[in-house]
Amino acid sequence: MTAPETIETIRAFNRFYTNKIGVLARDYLATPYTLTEGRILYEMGARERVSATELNRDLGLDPAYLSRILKKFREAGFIESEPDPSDKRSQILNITDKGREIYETLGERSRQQIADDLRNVDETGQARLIDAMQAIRATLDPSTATPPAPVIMRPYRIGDMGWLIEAQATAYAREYGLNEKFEALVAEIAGKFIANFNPERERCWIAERDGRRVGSVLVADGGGDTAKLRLLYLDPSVRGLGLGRALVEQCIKFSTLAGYRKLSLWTNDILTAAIHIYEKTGFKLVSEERHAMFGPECNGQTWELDLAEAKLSAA
Amino acid sequence: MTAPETIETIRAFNRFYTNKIGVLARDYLATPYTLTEGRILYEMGARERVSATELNRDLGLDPAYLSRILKKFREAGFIESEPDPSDKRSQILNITDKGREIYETLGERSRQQIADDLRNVDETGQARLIDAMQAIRATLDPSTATPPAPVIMRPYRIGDMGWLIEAQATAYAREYGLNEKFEALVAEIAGKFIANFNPERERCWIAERDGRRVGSVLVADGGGDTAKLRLLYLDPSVRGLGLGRALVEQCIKFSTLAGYRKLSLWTNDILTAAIHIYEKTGFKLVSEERHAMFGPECNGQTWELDLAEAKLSAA
DNA sequence: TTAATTTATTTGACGCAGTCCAATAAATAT
DNA sequence: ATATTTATTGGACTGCGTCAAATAAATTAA
Repeated sequence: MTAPETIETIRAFNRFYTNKIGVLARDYLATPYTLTEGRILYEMGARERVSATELNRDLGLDPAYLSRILKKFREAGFIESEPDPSDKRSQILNITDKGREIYETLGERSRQQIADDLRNVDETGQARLIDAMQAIRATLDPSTATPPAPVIMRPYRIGDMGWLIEAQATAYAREYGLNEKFEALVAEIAGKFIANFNPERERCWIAERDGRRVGSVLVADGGGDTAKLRLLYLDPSVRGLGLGRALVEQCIKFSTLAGYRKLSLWTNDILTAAIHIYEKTGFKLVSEERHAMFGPECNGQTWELDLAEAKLSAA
Repeated sequence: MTAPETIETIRAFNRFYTNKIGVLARDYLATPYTLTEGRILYEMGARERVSATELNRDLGLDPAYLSRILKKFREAGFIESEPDPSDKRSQILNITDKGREIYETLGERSRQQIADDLRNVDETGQARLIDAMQAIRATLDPSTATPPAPVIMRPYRIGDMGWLIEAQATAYAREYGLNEKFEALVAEIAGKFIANFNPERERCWIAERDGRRVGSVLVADGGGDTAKLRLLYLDPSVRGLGLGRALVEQCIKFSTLAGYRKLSLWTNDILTAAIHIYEKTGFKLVSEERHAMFGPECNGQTWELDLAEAKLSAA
């Protein structure tokens, strides 16, 4: 079921963009071509060796119409066609140098026009815009959207802690019903970590995809020869990709190199996915206590990893 | 100057939505009307008493073309027109009951179609979608976007602190070059506040517009008869609307009712806008000390307000 | 293998959406 | 009072895009 306001917002947006494309189509980029013709030329310039059928499927045109346009292009010398050797009904289209010239011109004007449109949009506005456009495409048609970018790991930047706190608090509230005391705890841990940060002995990683933060973990000095793994979090969108394990292994590696002998962490039994990762990476449960600090009753657990042992088994 | 990738992303989105509107236009909603005719009927149903000129300006159509369509609608009995008494060249258009019926049908089908499109989009996806659509409209054409919704103030909800920390840390890093120690401080304050929250004596307000958080302030128990105002923050988009003052006044009112005799706060001289608000609402600077806790040197300032006095002057 | 069906493309025929120009009439400026 | 601008309309026409039918190759069924 979809909320009526959602639908009305979408209708309004459709009207808005219909207008936008309408003015775009009118005397298309000051060339003698139609918007449709432009699209076809674009597709042929962007890919190589398209077949007419493919083109048709992707653009959803009438085959007769497409055929006519292709004929026109062929006569104008923009494209060449040769029958597909594997299926002689079909033909492979190729753009000629002359056609590519037009393609470039069209592209240039299109870019120019967009740059004009953006003249009054500041940098954050532009960022918001492309973000929003990506979001719409990804939501409405996951297949055409840009393929999932690789996840990268980078060090802390300002704002990351706030993100982490919000993401973790809302996710665990939604998923496990944890209350605001959990957000408070995360905030305090994150705050203390940054306030007392020791770059030699501590580290924070933020996993990012497409400029969007999707995961985190940090290693804090636990005193003595013990490091503490804290605030491991994965956005729902990247769960099940092995990213959690990669983050934890990152922590193990760093802790070992930093000279710690033990890596310890505190978690709760309800977070089964995380616990699974800890088990897999060699952590052992050392103690457990029942509590209801965050609303629902659960077992707080302390897990530890002997880094010397881990090093051996990894070798 | 606009980044090339930005432009390419926008071009890709335009192609994407051109397709979308293309399939929308094809046999428009299974009615004998064109998409353009549908738009015109929509505009006449949505507003009352439009003039043809207005319609024309808003939809960007050829006047002759519009005239023809209106004639058709008039003959079909969908609309009536009377000359505008104030300008007899112009005519005022009004939709008839019969026309409204068609209008409703079209709306119904349009809604139905969108609901179908959304069948495979989950709730967060839908939220992301409408957010993105609003963002695009607001960015590309601030005037047509929904008028700025009223700002509402509501109590704390889970995730608010994380938001506040990120927003404040990134904004002040950008604007004043404050470093990560500032984010750490904000996180610790926010964390402690929630951890020790006393609903009788403490309060947190989040200012929200259109479901988007745009401001915050909180009152914490400072011990004895002193309340502390903390973490006043306004998103750049709502600065200069008097919202900051409203938030501070909210705090003063609450502190007074809660029985405090003094409201105190700590801030920094570089935050001139905030300081201006404190002055206006009656706070007095009581002490000042130079520090570089957050990178750049500045003056930390303690301001205080005598609540008894404030009450008198307000009365 | 042949016959029947499906698929890729093309052509003929054509409607009608949308454009351009000029005309009319009222309003506004000079 | 005259000239210019603005709102609307009709005539005339272009060509976008559609529908149906034809052709030829590929695929499936018999």
